[in-house]
Amino acid sequence: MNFKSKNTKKELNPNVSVDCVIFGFDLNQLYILLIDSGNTEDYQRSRMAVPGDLIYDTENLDEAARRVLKELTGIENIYLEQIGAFGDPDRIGKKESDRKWLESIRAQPEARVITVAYYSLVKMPNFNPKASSFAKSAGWTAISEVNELAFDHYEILESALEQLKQKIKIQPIGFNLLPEKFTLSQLHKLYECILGKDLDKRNFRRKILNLNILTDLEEKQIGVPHKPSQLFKFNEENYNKLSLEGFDNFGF
Amino acid sequence: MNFKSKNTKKELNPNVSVDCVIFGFDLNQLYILLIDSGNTEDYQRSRMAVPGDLIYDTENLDEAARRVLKELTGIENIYLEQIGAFGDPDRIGKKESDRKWLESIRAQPEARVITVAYYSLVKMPNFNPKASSFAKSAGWTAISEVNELAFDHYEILESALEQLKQKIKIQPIGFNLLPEKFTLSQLHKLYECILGKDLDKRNFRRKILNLNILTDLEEKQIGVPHKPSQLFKFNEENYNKLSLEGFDNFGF
DNA sequence: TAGCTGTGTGTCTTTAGAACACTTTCAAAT
DNA sequence: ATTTGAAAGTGTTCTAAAGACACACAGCTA
Repeated sequence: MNFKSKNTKKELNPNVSVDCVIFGFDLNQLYILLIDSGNTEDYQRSRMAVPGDLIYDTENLDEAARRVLKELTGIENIYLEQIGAFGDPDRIGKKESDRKWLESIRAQPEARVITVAYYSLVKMPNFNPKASSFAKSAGWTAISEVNELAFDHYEILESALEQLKQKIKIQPIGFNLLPEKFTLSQLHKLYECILGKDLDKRNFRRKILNLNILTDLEEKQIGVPHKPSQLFKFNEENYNKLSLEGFDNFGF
Repeated sequence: MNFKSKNTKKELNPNVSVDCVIFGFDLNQLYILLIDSGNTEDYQRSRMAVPGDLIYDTENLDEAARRVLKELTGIENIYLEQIGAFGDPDRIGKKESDRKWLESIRAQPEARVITVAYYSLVKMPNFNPKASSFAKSAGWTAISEVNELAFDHYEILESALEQLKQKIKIQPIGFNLLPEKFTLSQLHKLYECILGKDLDKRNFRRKILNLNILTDLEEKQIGVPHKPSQLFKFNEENYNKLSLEGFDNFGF
């Protein structure tokens, strides 16, 4: 049964899933939250996967993504954005290990599944991921160490990173990855990690400060073995004002 | 039957469709190709829709979109880009007229359908749309005259336009909407239509010419009742070179 | 108290955007 | 033949932002 009339009871749609690329930042590098298919006796990187699930026929796509995030991390109200749909006919059946895993968790492991991919940004230290019902473990992996993933998840990760790169140039969504109080150096480092290149310190600071979306907390780091840094927080009010005016940056 | 093992014969997946926002440009304004549900005795704008179809379980999403485009316009190899997935549980069942139409064309009109939306850019004069098997008529409508569409297609159109706006600032995809030979004024007008605002003529010309992606055909318009304009064509080679280097425009 | 480490700061040069008005060429109308 | 209308084509100045670049400071630790 895979059709529904409206208001039918909760039922998984066997043809559509959501997958969430969850980014975190430890003030040093970017991480992504991966789950393990759990076949531990024969460990392979290729069985690490991005969390996801089939959708219910009563929820919309964003809701489905938020549900997956909540089940896995317990956190709600986090930054979430759709990447797009991935629908190769054999996207989930190419590798033997993928097929085995599906057989263990899906009622119809042979069904063709289109997935709608999302990425989200979370404050890493705020929580520890819980393993979900169909994954033996879940944990943070540094982006730089991700080589291969189950299904087409590596491709999804690449799209997520690409979209994040584009987006962060236009909207200061990076704040979702930082603690409430942060230093300019941390923000600077975050931009460098996401964009994958060095940025001039002075130019970066000037540019960010000119946006007027940071509030100086007039408070310093303590206990650091060097000159303590000024702490800032994100100024939502000014940001919203700025967003309304639009901050287009290119051209015409 | 909506599951498949690989290599099953062609079968429509009742839960996933593609919809294509097809843009055209008549050197004066932007158009979009719409089909009519054909219930002509009670004409309403809200039964105009963007062409689309359920996908076959043997094709990927891009292929499905190209199939729809080909069936409707007979044209292949046109510019196509995914917008994203739209999946409100009742996205296709909100309006009475929508439900009626579905009953007439779908085997399972009550099925929940997620759609993957695309937009494409075509050279309008190159073809006249053919009505598809499930639409009584198909034709170009000026964007400015589109008010309401079937299902959630108006929302899809808005997303398509937004994405086109962003994209055209970064990549000169506008050429897909123009004839092989075109004038700078036509290109200028196209940018104004897409971005929805006036652009300074001299600044626009300078900017475009500096990109070095136009070849001056050393040929003029003939028969126009004013100073004839220089004709240009798109220089694919230089464009590809430029793309490789990347033409990021914002910041960091 | 010396050394290490990351913080914080200003100027100059170069590039690109924005604003702005008049002359030219052709066809059509008189 | 002359006039008229319509769009094409063309440069300069001003302003804003990007890019490149180097040294003194504050706090901790050994």
